[in-house]
Amino acid sequence: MTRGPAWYTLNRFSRVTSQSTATFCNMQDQATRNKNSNAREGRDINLDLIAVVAAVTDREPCVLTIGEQDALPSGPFELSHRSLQSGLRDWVEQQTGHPLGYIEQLYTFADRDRVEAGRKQRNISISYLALIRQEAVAVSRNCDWKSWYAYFPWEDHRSGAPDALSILHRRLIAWAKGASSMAARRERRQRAAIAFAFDDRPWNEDLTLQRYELLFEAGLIGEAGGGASITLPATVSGKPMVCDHRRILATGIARLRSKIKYRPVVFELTRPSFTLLQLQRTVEALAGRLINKPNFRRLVEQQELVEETGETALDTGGRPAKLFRFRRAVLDDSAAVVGTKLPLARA
Amino acid sequence: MTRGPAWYTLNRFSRVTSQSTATFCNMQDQATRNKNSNAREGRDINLDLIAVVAAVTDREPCVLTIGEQDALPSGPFELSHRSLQSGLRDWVEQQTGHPLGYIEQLYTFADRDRVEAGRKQRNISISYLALIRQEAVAVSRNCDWKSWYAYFPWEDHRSGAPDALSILHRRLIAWAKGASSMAARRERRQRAAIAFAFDDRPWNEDLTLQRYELLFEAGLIGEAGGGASITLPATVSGKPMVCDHRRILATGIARLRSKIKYRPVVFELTRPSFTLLQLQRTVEALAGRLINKPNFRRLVEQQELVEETGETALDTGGRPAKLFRFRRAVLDDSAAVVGTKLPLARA
DNA sequence: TCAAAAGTGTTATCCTTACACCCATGT
DNA sequence: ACATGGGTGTAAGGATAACACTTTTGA
Repeated sequence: MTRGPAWYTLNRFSRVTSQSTATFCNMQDQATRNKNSNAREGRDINLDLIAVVAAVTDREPCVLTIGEQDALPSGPFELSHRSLQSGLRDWVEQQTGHPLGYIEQLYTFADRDRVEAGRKQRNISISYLALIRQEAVAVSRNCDWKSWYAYFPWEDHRSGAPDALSILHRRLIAWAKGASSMAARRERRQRAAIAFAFDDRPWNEDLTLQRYELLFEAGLIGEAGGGASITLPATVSGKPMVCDHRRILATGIARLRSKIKYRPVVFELTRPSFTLLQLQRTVEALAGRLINKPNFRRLVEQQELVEETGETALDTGGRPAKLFRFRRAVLDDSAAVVGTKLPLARA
Repeated sequence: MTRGPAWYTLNRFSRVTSQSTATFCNMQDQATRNKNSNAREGRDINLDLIAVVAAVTDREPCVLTIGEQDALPSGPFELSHRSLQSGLRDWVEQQTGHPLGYIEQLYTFADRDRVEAGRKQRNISISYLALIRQEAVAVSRNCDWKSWYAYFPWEDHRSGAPDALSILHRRLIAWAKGASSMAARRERRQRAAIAFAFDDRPWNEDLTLQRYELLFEAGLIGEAGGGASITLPATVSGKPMVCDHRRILATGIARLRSKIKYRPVVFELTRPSFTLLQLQRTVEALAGRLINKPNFRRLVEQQELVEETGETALDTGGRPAKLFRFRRAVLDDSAAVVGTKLPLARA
């Protein structure tokens, strides 16, 4: 992070103020030509595309990273790109060899001002969430699949509350106590209590981003330039990523965790045919929580999300299981549209 | 639209391919200086900020428009802006005199390539949804508040299904029949049936964007350059807006309609104190649907969203009503966090 | 036979929905 | 008196949560 830029950082400007040593050399190919010419012509707003590419393999939720350090695939938006999405597809495929399937936009943000070669620079990043099917997951050049929970150890509750959580708990309490005013102390304490389920509150897996931001604010996050005041082992505070990539990953995880509850996106991650337990394990991996088997099955079947293929899986380690496939019809179906939540008058 | 640019279009590049006559003259002030210099230096990606500013006045949901034609407030992102959001605030306040309260990002999109003065141009727009309290609504220079339903007459179901809907229904059926293949006909018919509630399906107010896109695809939308094949009166197909602003407005409406169901954002639109019926009318205006009074009250009170002020309103036209205020505490409260929807194992 | 996973029911509880009804004020 | 809106109660139905139990395979 503080060393010279690795190969992948050549394609993008860094987003953290402290790292201003980025240089331009040895660019890869056609796609980067415009970038260089833009820089020469004095363009002062850079537009980056950046992807959280998720998959679930062997019951573990993974994210696609590139380079030796931990970075998300990204690259500048070029005039040669037909659209933002196709630009993103180009970059990810070029950097990792993985063609993307499902894509959705996450968020667009600008970093703080930065001076680059005596000129004010502004970096805008448009982030996306992409999903890749299990069978398409492969390790290719320069890229790697890493478990989400290497970066967020406190997020995996499938085997009960993780050890990291109790340590962070103590640190957060101390941080809350350290606020200057009484009101600020209460407010910190309150926020931490909700996000991290203090005092027998229920754990809410959707609050991944809030938790990351709280930890960052509390100086418990080890990103270079993040101003962490306390150094914790990576098994507690998680592996850092380049720039603010871990924040973007947290955004993607939060989005996916909440989305699986009202849209059938899980099926963008599964094989074409699967057992109900495999499906359940996939959801559990994403949510970081265990699910009640009978109720899960009822939920899936009553919503008519799946249909039997007629075949059975024998390698289950127990009784053979029926195989199912996703009923693609639900995508065009009113079933995909969820309930209203408003107490409407006379239906 | 096809005439020369109005005063407000000077601040931004047009997004529609057919309109390539934008010129630069008579710029307003400091904020536009950078823009000009950028253009001179050959910058080829333009970054615009654009706002859907919503309010509810007198039971009618409104959007803030500027200029003689129907346009949303917008302007280029500048190096002088501290952040994307503050840039947006600057533009809206400058163009309309309204300071913004609640803001959330909607979507970022790029239009198709366009040639501007012999150079390829790309416009990126970052759109936001902003909410303004009822008491802060005022008409100031160059701007106007217009009802949502002037642009989307088919979206207001408070007095039953609007007349526009049955006309559009017939047109959509005809459009579906006009597809080349059997499969395409079925698919069109299916999409229209869900979005527009054919065949006794339930109306879903959240599908505002899908409906607009369907109508656009079917050539029933009268935007200049939109390639509308059929001309319908504005009371049926709604008032057109400049460029793709109506699409952005549809995005904002859809977001707000779905958001009121899981976050207490309505209170960003109400006066500090209100009766429960006033609150209900506000929600009804946004949703375009009538709500059951007793059930609505129960919902609001059991979620502890409000507390009594102790005062009563006498100008209700009937029995005096208790006044309530929003319990700001719920924002920091676990109550603001909604249920899980996953059938978790052993709580 | 046992472990492991596949499946099926059953119950209690909560939430939503749909109504019916009474109360207080101005005209 | 009655119109208008304020405000309360209740009963039916559906979804959810919790848990108990049977079935089928491989080792």
